Amino acid sequence: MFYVFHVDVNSAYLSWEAVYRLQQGDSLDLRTIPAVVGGSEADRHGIVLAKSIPAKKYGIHTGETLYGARQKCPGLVVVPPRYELYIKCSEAMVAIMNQYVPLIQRYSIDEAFLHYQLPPDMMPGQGAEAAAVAAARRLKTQIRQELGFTVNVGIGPNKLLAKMASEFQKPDQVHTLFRHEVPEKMWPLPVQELFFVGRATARKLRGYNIFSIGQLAATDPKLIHCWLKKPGLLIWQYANGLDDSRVTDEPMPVKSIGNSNTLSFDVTDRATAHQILLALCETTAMRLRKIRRCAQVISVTLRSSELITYRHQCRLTSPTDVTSLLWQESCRLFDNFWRKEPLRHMGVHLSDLCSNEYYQLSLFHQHLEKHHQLDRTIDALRLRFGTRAVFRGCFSHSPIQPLMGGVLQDQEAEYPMMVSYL
DNA sequence: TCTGGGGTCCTAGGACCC
DNA sequence: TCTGGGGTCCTAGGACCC
Repeated sequence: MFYVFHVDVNSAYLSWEAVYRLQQGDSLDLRTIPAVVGGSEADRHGIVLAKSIPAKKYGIHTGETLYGARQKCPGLVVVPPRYELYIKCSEAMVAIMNQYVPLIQRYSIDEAFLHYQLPPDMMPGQGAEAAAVAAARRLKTQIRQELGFTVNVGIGPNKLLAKMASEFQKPDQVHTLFRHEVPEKMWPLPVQELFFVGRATARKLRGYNIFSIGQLAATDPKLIHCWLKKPGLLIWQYANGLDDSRVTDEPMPVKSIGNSNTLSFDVTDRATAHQILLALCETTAMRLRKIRRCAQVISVTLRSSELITYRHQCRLTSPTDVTSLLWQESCRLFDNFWRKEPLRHMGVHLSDLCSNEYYQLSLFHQHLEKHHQLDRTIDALRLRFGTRAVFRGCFSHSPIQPLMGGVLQDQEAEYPMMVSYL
């Protein structure tokens, strides 16, 4: 007999930033004023990454532009993100959770599922529920006292209901959503608050006169399937509180990796675009080699200054992890489909990954051997001396960063996604 | 100086094969 | 010479999550 806990850090980036600043001697607590963590507007990354509860009261939401957020709240305080700090905060929280349960599934940097096993002599019922709530309260309090930030803990019989419960009133709360509480606590909620019901699905459901989670739960699943195909069945199950996915700490196999970047200036010429593709291929291929995979499909994504996004992909003649080969392919794709308009964003993604073992053993690719050697050597140098230790000559007198996208670090956190489609 | 970056999964439609 | 049908592979696009 077990329950699932879902732990969710309240306003994660903003809370962590606030705690850090207080520790550094700042007297102002960002959580108590309208404040957001936001990207750099000069670099055209100006969106809200996290908001304080007072900022939320102005109608500011995550993902909107800082420009828009300031319109809603002229005195808004904006602070830049500090990802290394957030990773440390996340690690510290998981260390505390480990004192409570042995099985933890990290779902994102600020969310985790815990498998809470009841003592073998305890039968399901009010005693068991009370025991779970008491444990969750202790966990929540310990995190607050030792780390200085607050979390919500949702308790349920499965991951879905635990996650829904953690979304109830915030901050610093423990909520339950046991099966017998579903009609009272979950069914009256608007349908878009159900996990996996986004804006598009909510709009469609409203078109069918379904406004609440309870209405969705009471609809014939055949009908939902007809309207929304496979995801429809999933959300119908969720609406009924059904989810049999397990809490697991086994990492999910990586299906694809990629890096993309909104550029600080619009790109209008082919040579610059090719150089940016190289900077993106460098990081993406480095990550690919780190997980010992080769890619069989490569795709290039472009976003125009008018914010039109399009993507083209192709299958490689043979799997590879060689930076220069991936770059070559990305340039070929780019030349074939770029519509010649100014570009504000470019990306390179690799998918259909396979093991690199055969490839490494292959002696047929002797002419590739020097590429392998080169990549391996560069990877090792960057690991030892930092990612900026080695870069290609073409970047030396260029405004373009030689490596674009996520920087590899030893402690780089990888968070497996929830198994959404069962 | 107004719109990020990392993913997963599903579906439709075309090409191609038998 | 009046155009079935199943299956696979591939690509583009969309939806969702944090």
